Amino acid sequence: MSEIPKAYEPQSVETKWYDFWLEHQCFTADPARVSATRPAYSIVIPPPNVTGVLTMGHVLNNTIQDILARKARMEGKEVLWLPGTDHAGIATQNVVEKTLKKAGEIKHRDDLGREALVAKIWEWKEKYGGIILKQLRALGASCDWTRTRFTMDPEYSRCVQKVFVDLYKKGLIYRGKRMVNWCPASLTALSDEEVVMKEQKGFMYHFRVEVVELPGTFLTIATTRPETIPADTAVAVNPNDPRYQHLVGNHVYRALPLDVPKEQRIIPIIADEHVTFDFGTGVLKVTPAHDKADYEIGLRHKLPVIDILTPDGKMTAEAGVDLAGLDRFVARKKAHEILEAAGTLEKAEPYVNNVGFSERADVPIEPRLSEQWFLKYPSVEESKACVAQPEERSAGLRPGAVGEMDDSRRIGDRRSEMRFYPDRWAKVYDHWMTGIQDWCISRQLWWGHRIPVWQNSGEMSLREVYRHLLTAVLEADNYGIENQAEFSIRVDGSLIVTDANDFLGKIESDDKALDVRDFHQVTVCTAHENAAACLENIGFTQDPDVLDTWFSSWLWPFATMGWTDDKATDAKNPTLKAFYPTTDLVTGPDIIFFWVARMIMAGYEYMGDLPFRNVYFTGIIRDKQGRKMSKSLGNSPDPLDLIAKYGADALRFGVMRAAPLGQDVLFDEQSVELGRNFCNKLWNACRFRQMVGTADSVIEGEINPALLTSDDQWILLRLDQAIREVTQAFTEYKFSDATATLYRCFWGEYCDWYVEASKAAFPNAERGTRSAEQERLAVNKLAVMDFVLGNLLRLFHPFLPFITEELWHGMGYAQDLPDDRGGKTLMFATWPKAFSDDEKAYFGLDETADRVAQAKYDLVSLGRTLRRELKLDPAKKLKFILKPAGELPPAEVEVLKLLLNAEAVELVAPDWTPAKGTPSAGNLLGELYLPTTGLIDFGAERARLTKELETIRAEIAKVETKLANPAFAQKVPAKVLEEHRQRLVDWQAKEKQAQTGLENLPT
RNA sequence: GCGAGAUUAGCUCAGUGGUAGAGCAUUCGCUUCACACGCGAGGGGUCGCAGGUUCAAACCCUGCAUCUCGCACCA
Repeated sequence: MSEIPKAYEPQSVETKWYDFWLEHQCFTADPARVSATRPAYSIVIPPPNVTGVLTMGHVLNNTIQDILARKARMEGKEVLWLPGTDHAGIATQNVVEKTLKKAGEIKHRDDLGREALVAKIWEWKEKYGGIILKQLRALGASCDWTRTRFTMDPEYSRCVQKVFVDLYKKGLIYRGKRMVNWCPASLTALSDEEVVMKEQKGFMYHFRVEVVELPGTFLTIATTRPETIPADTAVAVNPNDPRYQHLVGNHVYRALPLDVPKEQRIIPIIADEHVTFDFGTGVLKVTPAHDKADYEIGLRHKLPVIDILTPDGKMTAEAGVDLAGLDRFVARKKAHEILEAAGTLEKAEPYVNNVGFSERADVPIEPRLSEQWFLKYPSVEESKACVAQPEERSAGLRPGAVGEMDDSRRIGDRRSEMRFYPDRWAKVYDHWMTGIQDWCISRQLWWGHRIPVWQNSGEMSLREVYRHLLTAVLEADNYGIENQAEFSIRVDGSLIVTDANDFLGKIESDDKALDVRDFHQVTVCTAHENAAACLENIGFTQDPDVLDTWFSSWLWPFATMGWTDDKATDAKNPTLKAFYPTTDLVTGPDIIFFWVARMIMAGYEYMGDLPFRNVYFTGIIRDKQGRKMSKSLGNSPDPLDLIAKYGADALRFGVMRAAPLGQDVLFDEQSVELGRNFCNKLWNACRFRQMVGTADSVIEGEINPALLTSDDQWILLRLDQAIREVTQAFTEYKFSDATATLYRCFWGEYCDWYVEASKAAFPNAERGTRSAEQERLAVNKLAVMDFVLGNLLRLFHPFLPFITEELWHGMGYAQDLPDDRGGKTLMFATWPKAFSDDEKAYFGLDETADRVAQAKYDLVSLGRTLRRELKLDPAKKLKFILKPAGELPPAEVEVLKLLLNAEAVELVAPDWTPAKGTPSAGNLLGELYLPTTGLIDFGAERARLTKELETIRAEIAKVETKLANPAFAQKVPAKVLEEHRQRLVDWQAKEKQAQTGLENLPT
């Protein structure tokens, strides 16, 4: 730090050190370095959407991960922070399709066709897909970029296929015609988790239908969706409803469509428990094709299903001429008009109900009957049991700290091994796992992992299919026939072949069943490349659907580490061996079901072990009014702008300070400004150290305990306390607590008191030269400063990686350290340790030292207040008189003088009494007087002291009342009783001080 | 409807039985030789409401109110 700018300038420093770290491969994890003395620490990044750009949410999430990773490195762990992106099926395909449409290249994706569109998306991905990962570097993220993964990498895709085939073989994946959530905008099915309920204002329409068997008798039906009337196939009432019981078994004329003759619109009145008496009219129209509950009713009563909606949400011809071709919402209005015109509408009253929306496309979903692939979740029991519930934790049943390994861990062991922070999310997780529903995993998209299932239509016998496949597989040199997960074959849905061995056996046994053909549909599920090609050649067709993106992300913790599902290979995989299970996962609670829960299940199913030990759930970043950040509100600042303006460290520190565990973060640019100010303060504190360092003073000299002043002892104790607090905060993932401690220790203690007090020990123009003794004290003080600053820089490093690295080198602290212990980079310097008892004894650090310094600073504050209240000229150096309560070394008096900005502090004997009217203040260190001359305004000081006296007396009264209570003295623990007595004494002393001070004021 | 969380200074939050705290904001003063991205001194709180337990409650218990978030959902 030869040229030291007055203010810290982050820009050049940040790029310099990031490049340095990359160049020296500081982020690269090497499993070979893992040992008993160098444990592994790993995090996998929640893969951001490949179309994404950095948001404040990413800043929060990734800063936390970086802090954890950097802290772990300083603790001597081998750290893997594994980055990557996911392919985000719907989002990415949408982005590219839109771009192409905008450019006029296509009107519809069919114009390009599947292969060409997918090629375009890949092109787009190569060009823009890495943006967010680049942006993370600006933030300082210490990811191992050499291991960057993408969910559609070839190796990763293989993992997805293998898992699919395995689950298919196990019968957990099945295809079925079900009611699914259909997104009419994206034209695909969605899982339940991708549907959010939103309150919608609409109408409740009451309309009449006539009972066929009893002309003139009408039923009134209430519905919010009159446009679906043409799809009604029954009218249902509760079997116990006395109003309608007698009508069950009769029929009604369906109200729509009107262009169909009445006789063709007859539907039955059925009785079903699902119908509630008191909702609506107690009569329910049953639309099996367009409502989940109605579909169930339809199944129970074997009702026909009439589908009147196209995939994109338009009415079909079956809805009648009036509605056909209309959008579903237009059709609703139209249906209303038709009913009204026909005179069958009784009323339409405003009504608010909850409607399912596609989370991504933000349009109402349609329940739709379609063929989809479903997964019955594996390893549910273990997954449910492994997460510690809050009550277990408070009962002390859980093992301890972060990342702590427990060798007794066993699969199926009922002891929970994973902890959520905050733990209340464990309840949410448990609840979801309890009522878990099968997962709809197919998506009608082109971008993604295509479902590895092929079908024929029966032109070929099973035996022929076998022969072709066998040849294809034997030709493959890379995958042997013994690889059991490669095949699963079903005929008309029944599992015929479970794996390749089975397949061989069947062929050899000359099974007659193998010659079936014609109407038999052969379904082959395989992850084998050659087999896939072979199937294409012999006329099989691959399922057109792709898999839900989460079906690939749920494998993230091990698929990114080179997992193959070949037990022998995986057992030899050094990365998996060293880094799986990962230590921490940092993510948002909004994807607890989408991702976290599913990763846990995949972890147990495929690794036989949980995927991570601790899950930290961040809050949501909001603006300062508490609104979610959104593009449309324009309240979402660009993190890169903030970094350019304030520096990455400032952004990190500001965000971490504002982000308490488990709470949403109300973000305000002011907090980044505060971060910048903090960095600047740190910068200047180090500058000060450099400026007071004399030519002959060494950097980081030995501290001589004999030369420590009370200030030195005090700051060493404060540092010790800070180290304890920060370290503790880490074990609880309380990062905002850690920043608060660091803020207090560095700014409030080191800068405000220690540095200021130290100025008494260093020369300046006015004070002239020092004695040899003073010189020794000053040099020792430099050593203390270096010790404190060196420790603080290390404590700060996970939060402020750039500025601390710059100062670490600039101050020369890296000089004498071994390369792997901070010599090359602060990243690998050791994490500060609190003093042991021996060290405390060696430095003479005890409560007395602490109290003396503290009392000294208190007295300074009292003196400053006195001066201020008397409205004395702030520029004028005043003379103070001090009557010490005990021994007070000259060095201490020098400090008092400096901190009081006094011309002199004159010591007087215990029997000295001030002149009448001398303002005073005091504490256990002694009595401070401020002899005044000239015209002084004592009014303010009198008012202040009077008020203070009142407060003091109120406190005394409180304590006295307590102590006077016989029950108190009897029941209270001795320690508390003693505390109260001491408190009374303290308050009484203060009372006396204030009283004297008041009396001393001239009248 | 079920469940969870929140409610403490103007704002954002610490504080799980024993003297109500921090940062920011605010007021006032200061070109004090590291830093005005700074320094110093202040003001500001019946701890959401009502009961209860206790010698003692912001903290434990009960009820209520308001807000937020999950889950479920009746047309």
